[in-house]
Amino acid sequence: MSNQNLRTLFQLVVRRFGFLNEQCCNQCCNQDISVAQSHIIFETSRQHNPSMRDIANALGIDITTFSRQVKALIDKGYVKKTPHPNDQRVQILALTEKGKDLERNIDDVMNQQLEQILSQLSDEERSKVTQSIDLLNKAMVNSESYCCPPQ
Amino acid sequence: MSNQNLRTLFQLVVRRFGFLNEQCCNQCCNQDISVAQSHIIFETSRQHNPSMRDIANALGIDITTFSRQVKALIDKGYVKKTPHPNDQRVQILALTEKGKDLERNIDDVMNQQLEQILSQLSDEERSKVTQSIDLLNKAMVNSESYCCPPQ
DNA sequence: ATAATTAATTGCATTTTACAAATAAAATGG
DNA sequence: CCATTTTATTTGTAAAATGCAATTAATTAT
Repeated sequence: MSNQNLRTLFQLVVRRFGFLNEQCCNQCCNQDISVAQSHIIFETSRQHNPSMRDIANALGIDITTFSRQVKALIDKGYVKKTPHPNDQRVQILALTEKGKDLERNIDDVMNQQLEQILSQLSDEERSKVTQSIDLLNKAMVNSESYCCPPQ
Repeated sequence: MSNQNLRTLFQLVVRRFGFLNEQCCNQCCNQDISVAQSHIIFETSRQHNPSMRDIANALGIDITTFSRQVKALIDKGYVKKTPHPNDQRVQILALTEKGKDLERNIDDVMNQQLEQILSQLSDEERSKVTQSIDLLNKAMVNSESYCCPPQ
C-alpha cells in the first residue's frame, strides 16, 4: 500500500474522479452545461419529486445560486418545474425527456470509463473496490463527521 | 451491496468527501482561504519544488486563474514564490511556515474525520477500504480514461 | 385575523473564471 | 550570433458564479 495518509489517498481519487466527471459531462453535451449543472441533473434524476430546496440541500449549494442554475437548465430544456399540488410555494423539479437522455448518456459514459479503470484489476480486487465504496458511503452517512452539507 | 451503479456510488462518496473537505478547511483557517485555495496548498506541499504550471496542471485549473489565486495566497502569507535558478521564467512555489502549519492542520483534521468514519467498520472492512482506495488511485493513474486534467 | 415561518426569486456587490494579449526569458536554427 | 519560435507567467477584460439581503407569495401558528 502506498506510503501516504488516508486524506491524501482520498484527495487524489476524488480529484481524478472530478476530471473524469468533467470530461464525460463535456463529451455528452458538447459543453452545453457546466459540471455544477450536471450535478443538479444527476441529483434531480435520483430523488423522487424533489423540491428546489431538496436538491440544493443535497448538493450543499446556496439556494439563490441554485435558483439561477435551475433557470439556466430550464432555458436549455433539460429541467422543468411544477408547482406542488398541496403547497403552492414549492416547485417540484423534474428532468425533461431531453434531460433524462442527457443524464442517461453521462451515466453510461461514466460507467464505461469506470469499467475501463477497474478492468485493470483482478476480479477479486474489483469486487473489493466496489464493496469498499459502498461501505464508505454507508459509513459516511452514519458518521458524526461532516459528510453532509454545511448548516 | 447497494443496488446502485458504479458511477452513483462514486459520485456520492466524492460529494461527501467534498463536504468534509470544505468544513475541515473552513474550520482550520476560519474561512481565510477557499476550498480551491486549500487544494493549491495541498498540492504545493506534496510536490518537490513545483513551478506554477506544475501545480496548475496537477489541479487541472487554468493557469491565469491559478496565477491570481496564488497571488491571493501570497497576500495572505501562506505561499511564496522564488525564481528558478536556471530559468528566470519559472517561479518555484513553496509554502511559508504559516502555510505549512495550515496544511498540517487541515491534514490532521481531515485524517481525524476519516478515522472517525472508518471507526464504524470492522478491522477487516477498514483495511479493505484503504487498500481499495490505493488500488483505485493506481488504476486511475494507469488508465486510458480521462483521470487526468483536460488538455 | 395577525404574526411568524417557509420556499423561492431577485437585487446587487464580490469573486471566480477563462480567453486574448502582453511581457519576458529560454531554446531553436539558420 | 542574431532572428524566430516556444515557453512561463501575468494582466486586461468580460462573462459567469456566488452569496448575502431584501422581496414576494403561500402556509402555519397563535
